[in-house]
Amino acid sequence: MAKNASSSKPVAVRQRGVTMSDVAKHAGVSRTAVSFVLSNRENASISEETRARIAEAVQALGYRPNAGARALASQRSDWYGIVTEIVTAPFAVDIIKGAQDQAWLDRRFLLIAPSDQADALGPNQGMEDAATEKLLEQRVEGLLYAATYHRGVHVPESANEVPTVLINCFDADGRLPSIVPDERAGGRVAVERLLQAGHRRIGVINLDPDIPAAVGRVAGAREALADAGLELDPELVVAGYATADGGYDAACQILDRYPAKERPTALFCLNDRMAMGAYDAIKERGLAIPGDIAVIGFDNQELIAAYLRPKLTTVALPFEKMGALGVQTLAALTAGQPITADQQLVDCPLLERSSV
Amino acid sequence: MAKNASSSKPVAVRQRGVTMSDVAKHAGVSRTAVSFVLSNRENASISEETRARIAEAVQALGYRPNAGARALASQRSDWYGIVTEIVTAPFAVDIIKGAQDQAWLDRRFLLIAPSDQADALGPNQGMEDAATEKLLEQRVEGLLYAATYHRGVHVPESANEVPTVLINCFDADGRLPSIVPDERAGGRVAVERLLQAGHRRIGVINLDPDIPAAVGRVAGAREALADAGLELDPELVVAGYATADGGYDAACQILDRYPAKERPTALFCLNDRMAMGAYDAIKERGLAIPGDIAVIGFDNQELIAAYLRPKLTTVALPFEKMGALGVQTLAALTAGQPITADQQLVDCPLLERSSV
DNA sequence: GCGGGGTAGTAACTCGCGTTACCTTCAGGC
DNA sequence: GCCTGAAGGTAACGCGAGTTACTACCCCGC
Repeated sequence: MAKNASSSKPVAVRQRGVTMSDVAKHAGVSRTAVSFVLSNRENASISEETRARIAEAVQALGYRPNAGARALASQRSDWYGIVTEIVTAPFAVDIIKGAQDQAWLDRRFLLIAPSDQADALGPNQGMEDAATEKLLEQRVEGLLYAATYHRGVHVPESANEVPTVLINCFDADGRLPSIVPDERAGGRVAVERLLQAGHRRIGVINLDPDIPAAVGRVAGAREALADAGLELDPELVVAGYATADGGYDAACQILDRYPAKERPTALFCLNDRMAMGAYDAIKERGLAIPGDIAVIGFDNQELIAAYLRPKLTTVALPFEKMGALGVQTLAALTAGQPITADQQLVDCPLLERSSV
Repeated sequence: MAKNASSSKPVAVRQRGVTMSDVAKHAGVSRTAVSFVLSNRENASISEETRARIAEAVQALGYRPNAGARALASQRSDWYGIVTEIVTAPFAVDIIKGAQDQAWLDRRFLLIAPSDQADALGPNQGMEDAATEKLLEQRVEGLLYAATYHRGVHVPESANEVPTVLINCFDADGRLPSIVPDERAGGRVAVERLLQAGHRRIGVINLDPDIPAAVGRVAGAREALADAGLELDPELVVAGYATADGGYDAACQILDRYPAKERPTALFCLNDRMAMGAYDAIKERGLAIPGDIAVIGFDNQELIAAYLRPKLTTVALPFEKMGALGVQTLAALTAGQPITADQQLVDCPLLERSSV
């Protein structure tokens, strides 16, 4: 509207809008020359002197390229999109951080589109579809889908139009490359640590046994025990809600079931929140951590693990690395490289603190 | 490159790229007509029948507008940018959530640019400047700066080119509108709650006394006491590191300094992490919460406050609302409305749980 | 039968930039 | 004296839309 103000005041010409043409005029060359210099085309023949003049003009005028126009003309956008419920439920926010950092390194922009967790990545995906659509309107060159917790998801149809990578979740139909934590190895490393500390009788505070995290972690625990010639006593595996209260209840059950001599000397809690509750149960009974009962967690939720007293030894979910890997994988895909693996497992490192 | 494949295979015409012209052709009208219909111009005269034909063509072809082209032509982008260290240090991630949600409601896109906390919003702002510059290249119509904790900041020069709003921080030079929590009212409400529960002798576990959060919250506490005819006993105010350990140490000092009779019956912890440590100190001494000692926190870090046992009564930092308000303020500014207030204070509501 | 005024729609220009094709100048070789 | 080739550029088109100015048609009243 109102290019030359027929309205009232003769406002300053136009605050924004130093274009390449302006730079060209200032430098006394053609716009094409400016374009060549700015996009650093080696094969174009522009004398050093002209280059310098142009650079000086850019400086003088405070020229700033218009990313949209550039994308339009060059038919590429330098943007990836990520649609995620993490913004809503920030448990796994480090995925975004990892992805952002990697994108930034690659000189790319990450458009973050939120999705409600309510219907997120599930069968009825109102917001999902809208978000995906919006991102495609921005002409993103690739899509990431990230979930707060490891699970199977359904991705909107339109995601098929550009390369797509799943982070911390996997495609129920198995079509899309995905990046997930190596839960099994994580469970193994946790129990190995307890075994190494001399514990033979180990209680497990389990999540909902059906979710991928639980399946993997328990399987890993079983493997570690088997390697030591031990078996996982089903009686010592107690499931509970994935909260501090759930952990408290489960820990009480395990601790109170046996006389002191037969009581497990260590608890493997499948997440840190439950470990937080287990701490309470243990302390209430006058037992010391790790003296009487060692505790090991999972997830490495800093706010809990680093602040519990004693600090909680736990297995970290490699969120940040997963985010970065997601962007890298996407970069490979958009560059036309074939997918190396359908599902990439990322290591869950053990973080030693003071509870074992 | 390679528009019509001189390379090898005659690939499908072009996966992406149904344009308005295609739609127009399919509907048997001019591109202009399509544009008019899609942008819903009421004054344009297009018959209902033609409108329907166009809508049908859009459907049939799966047309998706090109946001970049639209922005270029219309000279407006529908984008706001937010540069923030929150991605790096996700303490205040709800600011992003609030801003995202509000932006989404307003049909706008929020470009999130990360900034290292190391030099974030401080005097030497490498990443800051780069992020701001990148956002301006995208032609964002407004900028938000968000900090993880309430403090004064310096904003890059170039931010002056578009409307700018600060969230959870304020401009050291006082030029930019900002949105910050009402720390003072928060401190007041916390102590009022303790007074109402009958406590007269209240210990305060303080942060670094110089930061805005501490100044405000303590001032508010003092006010509440004054209203009740009491004074804040300087001996009962102990500062510590803003961690669980810091809270533990401070709580020990306060609790051990007096014989049981003179001991404070309530602790106001200026953040939840310190409250977490205070819990330990109290429990260690065989005291009950809230029976012997009531505890009230600040910040409402869900992961702590909702999972401590007993659950922590605390004052919430209204991050989400601040984010939303930031976007709203920006919307007002970009719409040309004058700024109503330099600094908007947002209420910190009391969250009753079980520790008082 | 002619002007006026609405209705329905289109041609053409623009936004800022990438890119291809072409043009000029000058030096060197035969 | 003519041709060739490189250096140093420029004109012009296209990307996908928004927007303005203008045309063509029809109905109505006088």
